[in-house]
Amino acid sequence: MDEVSVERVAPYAAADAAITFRLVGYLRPKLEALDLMTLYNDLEMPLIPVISAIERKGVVLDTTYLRDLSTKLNGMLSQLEEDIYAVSGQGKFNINSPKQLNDILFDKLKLPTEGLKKTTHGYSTDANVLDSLSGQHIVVDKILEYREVNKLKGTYVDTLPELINPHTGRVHTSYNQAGAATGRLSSSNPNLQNIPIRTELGREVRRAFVAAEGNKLLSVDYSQVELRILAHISQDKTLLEAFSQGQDIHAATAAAVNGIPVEEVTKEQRNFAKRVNFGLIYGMGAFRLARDSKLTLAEAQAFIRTYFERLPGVEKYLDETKQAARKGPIKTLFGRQREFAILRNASEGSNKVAIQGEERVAINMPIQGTAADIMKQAMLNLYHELEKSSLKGRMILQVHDELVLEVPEAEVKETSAMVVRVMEGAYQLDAPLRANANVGDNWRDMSSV
DNA sequence: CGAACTTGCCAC
DNA sequence: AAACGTGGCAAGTTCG
Ligand SMILES: Nc1nc2c(ncn2[C@H]2C[C@H](O)[C@@H](COP(=O)(O)OP(=O)(O)OP(=O)(O)O)O2)c(=O)[nH]1
Ligand SMILES: [Mn+2]
Ligand SMILES: [Mn+2]
Repeated sequence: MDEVSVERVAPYAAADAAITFRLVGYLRPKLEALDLMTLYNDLEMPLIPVISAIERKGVVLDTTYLRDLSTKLNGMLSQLEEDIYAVSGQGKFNINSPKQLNDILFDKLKLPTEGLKKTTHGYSTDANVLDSLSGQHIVVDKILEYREVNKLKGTYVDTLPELINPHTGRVHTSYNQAGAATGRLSSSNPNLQNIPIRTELGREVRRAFVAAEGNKLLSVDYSQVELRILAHISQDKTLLEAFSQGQDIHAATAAAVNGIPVEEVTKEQRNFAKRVNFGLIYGMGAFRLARDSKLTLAEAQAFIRTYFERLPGVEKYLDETKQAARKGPIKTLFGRQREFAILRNASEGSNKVAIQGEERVAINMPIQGTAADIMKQAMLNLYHELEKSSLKGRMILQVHDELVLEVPEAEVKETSAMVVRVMEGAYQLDAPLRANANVGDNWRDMSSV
């Protein structure tokens, strides 16, 4: 675009606007009919300049650090490749090719394929399958490690520095405000909503996101956000009571899964318990739970039974939502809505798999969507509070229920208090919103404010 | 040859 | 192949 003269671009740009404008006559009556004008006028429209400001501000990367990290990963990859070829004893092959990997693992090395997950062509070699084959052959663990390192290097370490804008010296993501079906934002070019955090090596990538000179990164993240929204919407007595007592449900689930006291739950265990909590709520089965955890199938079945026995209000809400989705659109607390065509048209002969699949989509939408609504409201409120104050800190990233700001060192305390207050006050829930603030020189090494 | 699809995996 | 959901990206393979 910047290679074409203004004279030639002008008519194109004008047509862009003029033709889009014609959509108003078609779309506005629809918004009015669906009662969406308030959401549109008071939230989505005013949020546009907020998102635009975040994109234009961008974030600083420690490129020196990333270069060193790349070198380190290169060394690891060379060693892993060498090891993989040696122990598989079949000479060189492309480890990244599922086809060739299938051939090596299941044909040449004769690893057991009984009950193994299949893909369109051969047997799956995803991390879960390889985990189950770990111990059968030493190459399996090597491949898993190779996958992790190769992913980090290819997707983040070598790619992010290329996307630094030479004019600003910062990386500028692009947020899609109207892409996700639930109302969430998404991020691309690069996606800054999926920066690694789970593994030690992955956190090395996060370390490369730094504050500009004289500043700190301030990260504020909602506590157990979708669980609180679920408690509010379902009015489940147990869940509401738990939150009123300040309980940590993720930690409690971690304790139950591992059969340990809540005080002994590690970060990793709590993190895994998140997936259990949201997985079960949104329809995970015993097979998957058993496979992902260390539980047997019978234990997983019992766990799920007990889980919902303790949360009868949640179970009732989930059932009611599945039924409601057959009669009309499902809505978030802000009125955002989504239709479920398969459920609307469900009849005797309908595809059961498709119906159950869409039921899971339907029960997720109002919860995830409400979380997205709330975060959008918080971003809008915070933007204006920051503007009208004399504080210089500004938002630089949104990661669904987390805001990252770049803040002058001297203003961290005051800004943090403001962000927490605005985020917690964005919407009144019966399980009140809570947000945790952390600060640091980079996005990895942070401590509680 | 590039587009479209597949497989796998990172985050919330 | 599984009864968590929402995304985006890289590499390989197949399609046209
Ligand atoms: N369905 C589903 N939703 C998830 C998953 N992971 C995260 N989410 C959604 C629900 C969470 O409330 C929300 C924000 O993710 P967080 O990692 O911040 O977790 P959460 O806020 O629940 O706990 P926290 O107190 O921040 O550690 O994103 C998942 O594995 N499955
Ligand atoms: Mn959170
Ligand atoms: Mn979060």
